[in-house]
Amino acid sequence: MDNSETSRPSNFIKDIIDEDIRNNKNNGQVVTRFPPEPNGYLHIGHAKSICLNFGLAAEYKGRCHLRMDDTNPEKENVEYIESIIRDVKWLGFDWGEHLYYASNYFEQLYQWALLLIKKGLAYVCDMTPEEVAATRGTPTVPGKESPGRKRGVEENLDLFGRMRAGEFPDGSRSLRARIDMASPNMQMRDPVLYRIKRAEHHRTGNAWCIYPIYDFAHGQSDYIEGITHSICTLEFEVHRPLYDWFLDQIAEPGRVRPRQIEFARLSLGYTVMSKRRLLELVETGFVTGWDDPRMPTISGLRRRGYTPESIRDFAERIGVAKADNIVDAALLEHCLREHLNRRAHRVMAVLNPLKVVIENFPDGKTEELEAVNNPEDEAMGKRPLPFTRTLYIEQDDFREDPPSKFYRLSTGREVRLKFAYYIRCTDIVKDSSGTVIEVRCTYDPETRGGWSKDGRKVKGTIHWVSAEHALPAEVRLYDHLFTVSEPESSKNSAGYKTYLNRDSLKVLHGCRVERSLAGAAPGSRYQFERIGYFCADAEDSRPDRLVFNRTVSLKDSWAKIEKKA
RNA sequence: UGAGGUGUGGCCAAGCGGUAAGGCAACGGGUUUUGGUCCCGUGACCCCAGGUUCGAAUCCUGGCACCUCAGCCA
Repeated sequence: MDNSETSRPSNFIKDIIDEDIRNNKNNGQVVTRFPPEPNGYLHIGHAKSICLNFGLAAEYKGRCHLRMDDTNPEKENVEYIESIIRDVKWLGFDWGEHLYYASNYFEQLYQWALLLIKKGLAYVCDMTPEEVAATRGTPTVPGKESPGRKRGVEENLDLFGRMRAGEFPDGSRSLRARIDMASPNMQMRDPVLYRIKRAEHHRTGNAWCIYPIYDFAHGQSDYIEGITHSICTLEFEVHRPLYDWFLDQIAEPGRVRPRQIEFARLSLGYTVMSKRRLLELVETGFVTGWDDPRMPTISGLRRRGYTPESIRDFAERIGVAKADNIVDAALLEHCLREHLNRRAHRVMAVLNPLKVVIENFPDGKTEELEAVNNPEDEAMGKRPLPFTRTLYIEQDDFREDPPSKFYRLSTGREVRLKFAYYIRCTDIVKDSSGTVIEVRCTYDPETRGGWSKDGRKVKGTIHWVSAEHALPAEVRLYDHLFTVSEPESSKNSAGYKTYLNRDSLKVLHGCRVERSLAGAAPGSRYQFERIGYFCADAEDSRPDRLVFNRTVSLKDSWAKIEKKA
């Protein structure tokens, strides 16, 4: 049984829900929702919210809706809707029949607007957006009342009807709530409910030229759907009094009344998380698209090779609280390594090949050896591995002048070729510039499989491929998008773009991978022994033209030792 | 000088008056045909100052710091 996903830690939201259940509020039901605006692709921050909302619903045997918060047609489109649906599904969540759109509620919202007008709680304002802003006041200075505030019900009804009918130009009027222009909470200073906007909506087409604002749509949508716990991020905390104010006007006794609960959004080190900034990276071409493997988007992580399980585990481990936070990117990487360690097929790949000739191995001979597919799981079996006179090893695994503690190959030294033989370096060949281009070795036939009968030990074990059998491959190495952990921090006053990591992508062309990778399916994941976890790129890899993405490297304690020295 | 929030080890985060969980990172050590995995070990008096109490990270008072709000975005 996978314990990591069944025993979840507690958090303040669960405390609230537990309390509600104790009080039999909403008959003990729990209904949540994930309400993205389809104006961009989902990112790891959304994943936190998705896991939270769907997770709570599952845990409390309730349900979770997927709702497109599509009240602003200018910024939204179907491409985004489709990507959201794909990403939430990929993460492993199921909303059943409960896919909704705020735009489905436009008529109901309009009726509620009429209700507010009739109650004298909403009015048509004739000011432009600029005028509204200019009269809103400041946190310490009360705003000025709009002239429209004094209008009678009949006139407001007439004007609002004509707004809907398209009699007024965009931005010339708005419907506003009549609350309190002197409220210390800026959100309560007669907030706009409807704006005139002649934009074709991706679902309602041209049926409307007025669209409700977030505050007038969200809580009501929750109410319509019977949401019990409406979970959102901290910046909406100051909107809660308004959320409740609208419900006060429309809620009927006996019906589920949603409660808004706010938690701290996720920030991750060495990246940015706002859709605006991610969009900017896409549009300026710094990345190849929303699914660029360097992006913190769900689609980017997927293409990079992340698994849904590892992302869910991550969401679990970071917890849910109200304190602002920036999570260490190493935690995400840890979750991925932990998941893949147990299930990734091991394979040998040489990223930077160095030719090795085994002088005492017959030319033209091929010997089939046996390799373990995953030492963590015997059931994954073994595979044959061809061994020949000419091999490739990693350039990093040979040093002409080995530093102390370096126990890989060097002149006169012996190492083990994983699953093959002990080899000893006898000589090296250099080119005119003095670079080592070939290593001459002898092998010990008595060490077949990598064991020595005489009990002799070797310090190092390195990976290799047979030159004759290896397949060429392109390998893409990714690094953080930014050079600093907090590109948006006020301390980094130069602006986040200054910290873009120009070396976040490094493409290697002459890589050599073992024969068994022939025909690797796009998207398939492997561990390249001693290097890291890789996946065949879902877009660019072909069975006969392999392209691999490095998802995450293995931990490398040698690199640490070397760095210290 | 308004309102709403938040402050527990490098990063997250439990704790809900009884004497500081856990994870990641870091650093030691052991095992190892991946310098991987795995195993063992190492760190906090809880923003500050008072107060209540036999006893406070948890309660009270007063400070300080940081975040959010002045879109007809969400």
